[in-house]
Amino acid sequence: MYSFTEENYLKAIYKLSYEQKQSETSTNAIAEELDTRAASVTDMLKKLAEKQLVNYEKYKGVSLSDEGKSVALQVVRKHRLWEVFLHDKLDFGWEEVHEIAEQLEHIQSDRLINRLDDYLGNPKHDPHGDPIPDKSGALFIENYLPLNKVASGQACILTGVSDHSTSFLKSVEKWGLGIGTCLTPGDKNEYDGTLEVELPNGEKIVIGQKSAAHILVKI
Amino acid sequence: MYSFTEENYLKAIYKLSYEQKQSETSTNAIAEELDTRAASVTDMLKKLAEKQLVNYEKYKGVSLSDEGKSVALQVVRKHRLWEVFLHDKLDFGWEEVHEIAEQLEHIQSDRLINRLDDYLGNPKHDPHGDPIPDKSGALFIENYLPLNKVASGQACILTGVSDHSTSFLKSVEKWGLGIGTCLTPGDKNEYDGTLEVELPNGEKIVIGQKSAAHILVKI
DNA sequence: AAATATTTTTAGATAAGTCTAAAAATAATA
DNA sequence: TATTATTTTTAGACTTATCTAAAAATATTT
Repeated sequence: MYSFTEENYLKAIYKLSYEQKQSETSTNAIAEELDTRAASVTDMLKKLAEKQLVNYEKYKGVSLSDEGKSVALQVVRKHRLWEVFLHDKLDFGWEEVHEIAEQLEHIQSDRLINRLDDYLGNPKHDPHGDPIPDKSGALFIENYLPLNKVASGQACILTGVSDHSTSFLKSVEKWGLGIGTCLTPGDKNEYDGTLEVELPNGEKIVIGQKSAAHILVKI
Repeated sequence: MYSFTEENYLKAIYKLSYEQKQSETSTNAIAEELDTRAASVTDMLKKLAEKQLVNYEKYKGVSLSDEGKSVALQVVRKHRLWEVFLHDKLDFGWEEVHEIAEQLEHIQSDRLINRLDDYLGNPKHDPHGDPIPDKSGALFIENYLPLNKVASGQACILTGVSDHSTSFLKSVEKWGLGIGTCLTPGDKNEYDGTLEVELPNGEKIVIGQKSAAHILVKI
């Protein structure tokens, strides 16, 4: 149906407009996200606009059309379901699944992805805690809080991370944290921004401001 | 490492030289196998020769180099392991698995395929009975007999099929046959070539010459 | 508002893979 | 062996996706 490249562009636009909480996205942002040049992005945006997958006006930024958004959500669905497969069934760590899922997300077969969904028990979240769109592309977005916004002493549950980089995920793992871990933030060092966090076993760890901002929790 | 297209060419050359039991393969045969034009094949053969993946001399046919054969066998390994996954875990019929595996076979990750292999219990054959190369590309080739060569009254076990077309596989299924079914060929109609076959439950079915030639058995 | 900086787009080139039509080589037949 | 038929290769064009360098538009500063 659509090429790998087209799918990657649509996914990137979806991701950026979601992160920036605005539908319009810039050429440069897409180029950076896809590790390519702005000129290449302009070329592709013209093609996507031709196919009515995006709303694009020269120099004015770009946004997904309904069809484009639907395609992007299907790719996200496939990506996250494959991540669950890799993590739950093949025992890959959460820092390893992303890269392989980048390839698997482009496999074309509705029957395959729906059976995989059932086989995995219709999971609602991927190994990083991100929600998985259903067959129709519907996405249930929960409003998680970054740990650095939680009041001291307020116990909460780790529900996800907003940075999927290997280095960050590895350090989260080293601290013994994972989805579902109960956390209680304690003292915050106003000078260097570090935060003390108490774990269920009573152990106390110290994490930096940047990490605290990328650990998502619910109360 | 290698592109989808390169992998498909190498796999096609491997398949043809295996089927024809000779290492040299013709341009036209490859074109037909890949549903493309002879001119395109010539172009690609030059590139593959450049990369030392094939031994190619103008007008003289082509054969795989050691490296080319190794790549082809890894693709075959991936294809067949994914077929087992689709069949055993996701419950796809044996006539459905080939098409999806054609896509999955190009996913690049040694770690993935080796874990998948373990997860599936290191199967020795795919759902059609074809042998699966091991990590190192070694293939244990059993010498199966087509059913039409088996003597009347000689009981045997269905071990594979040498045609993977949907129409053939569907009719095999309709007869109630599958890998492991015990078959006893009976009378052969010399006029129209049909063969009577007795099943374990005593039922007798009649199959055509062409089908009998594509059902592989061991005694 | 004018000058400068940044972002975005155009123009033209490149690489991978494919195609058609025609030429060259090989194989088959009279 | 000469002629015909088939197979294979070349030549040149097309598509998709990319790039660099330069031009145009928009934003930011002074």
